[in-house]
Amino acid sequence: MITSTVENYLKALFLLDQDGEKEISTGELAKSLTVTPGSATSMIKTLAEAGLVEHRPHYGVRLTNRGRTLAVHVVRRHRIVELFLVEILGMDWSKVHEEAEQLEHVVSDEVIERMDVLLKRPAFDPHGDPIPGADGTLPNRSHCSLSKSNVGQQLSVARMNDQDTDFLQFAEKHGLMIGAKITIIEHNKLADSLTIKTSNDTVVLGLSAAANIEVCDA
Amino acid sequence: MITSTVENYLKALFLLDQDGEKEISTGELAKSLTVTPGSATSMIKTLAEAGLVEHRPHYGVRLTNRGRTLAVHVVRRHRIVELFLVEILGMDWSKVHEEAEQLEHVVSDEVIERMDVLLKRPAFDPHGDPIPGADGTLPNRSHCSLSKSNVGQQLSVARMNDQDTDFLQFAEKHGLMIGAKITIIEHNKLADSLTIKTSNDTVVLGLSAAANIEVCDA
DNA sequence: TTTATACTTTTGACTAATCAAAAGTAGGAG
DNA sequence: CTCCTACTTTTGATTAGTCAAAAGTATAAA
Repeated sequence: MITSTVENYLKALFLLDQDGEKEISTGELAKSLTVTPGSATSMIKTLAEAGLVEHRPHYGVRLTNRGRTLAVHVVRRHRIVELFLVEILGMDWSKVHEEAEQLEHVVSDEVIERMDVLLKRPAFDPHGDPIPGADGTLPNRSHCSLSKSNVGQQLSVARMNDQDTDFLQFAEKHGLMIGAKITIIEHNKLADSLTIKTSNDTVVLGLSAAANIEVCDA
Repeated sequence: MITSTVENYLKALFLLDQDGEKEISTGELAKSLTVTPGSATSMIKTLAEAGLVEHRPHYGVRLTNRGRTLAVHVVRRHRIVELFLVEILGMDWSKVHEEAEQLEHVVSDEVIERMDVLLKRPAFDPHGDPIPGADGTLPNRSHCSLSKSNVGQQLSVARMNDQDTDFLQFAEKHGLMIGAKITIIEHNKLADSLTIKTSNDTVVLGLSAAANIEVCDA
């Protein structure tokens, strides 16, 4: 039985390694789900028995094709729901993540399909994350991290890697929304900070915050 | 903790006795939830400990005010979601019940409020059931059962008491939608049947099916 | 008053998911 | 080669919900 707990484990594994190249450690998985390592181990065993992951004890775990397919569909549901909540219900982009976290486990394929049509088959969610197709394909855009961009570059905000409500509200307040045009004014290596000019503001970000913002050439 | 199981028990109790006048027996509750009587008994004990129902062993169970308030809110979520699925996503009224059955446990108050606004604060769901207000008030319309109406009366379909997909599809096919104008042609007491004229058809219904359709004067 | 019947409650067992804490393992430092 | 550290796995307990079947109770009929 694919319970919502199972879906959450699969989704976490997928998001920790989108390309399915590396093995994820039990601890990493446990931390991302905020459960104890012991809980993760026992669920990993269950998933392995169900053929959804491959487990090399003491080394790590990796999604099988079946597991990956299921995970991608959960992510698709999540992102379509998020965009729907923003576009159709007018909710704040900083709050829809939590809501979608619940809804992703219960909305039927028919509802997702109708939302998808209503939204005109969108490619990206409100945070700039790509929405997988019903067939499991992932559109990919080549982004680069704001923390690795150069001073003077004209950039466009493409994606937020941190879904935290407070972070997103902070970003929005300073004009850092998806699609916003920005310029890097200064990179202070000593202060570990980046000074950025947005349309309505000038912000100073630490590099770790900047690492969560992806940009592309404007 | 108010789990979705708890919500389902409370909702079932509410729907079995909207006015809160009578006690519901364990068996009746168990049947409406398709669980064994033993399961119902043990959940009733849990609910009683939580102050959500009053239980007189061997006689029956009744919602407390707190239990009733919670139940009404679940019903509100259910009905708003149903109407939303029909009106905004264009789903078939015969299928939205199942979907809402899942969603009612996870949609937040904010989402419900936004749906409610988008739907212009509707009073009735797609099956003609009244939608409780956010304050717990229930609009009530005086209907009467089709099975108790008289030959020759000009009637209007007001509400379906059976949410079964097949039944609703059957009803729709013969022009028995909410608001449809109908006339009773014949009541055959021997055959236990009612012959009804709708705008596009003439249907013969057994009295038990007719009992699930509520009507009001046209 | 006794008995039959229909219902309710109790009991014991099971599944899914969790945690805390004990036991075990991999791999590097001495 | 031994030991330390950091991690993973195992073990045992807990909670929520369920069922099947045994035991108990209310009520009406004989």
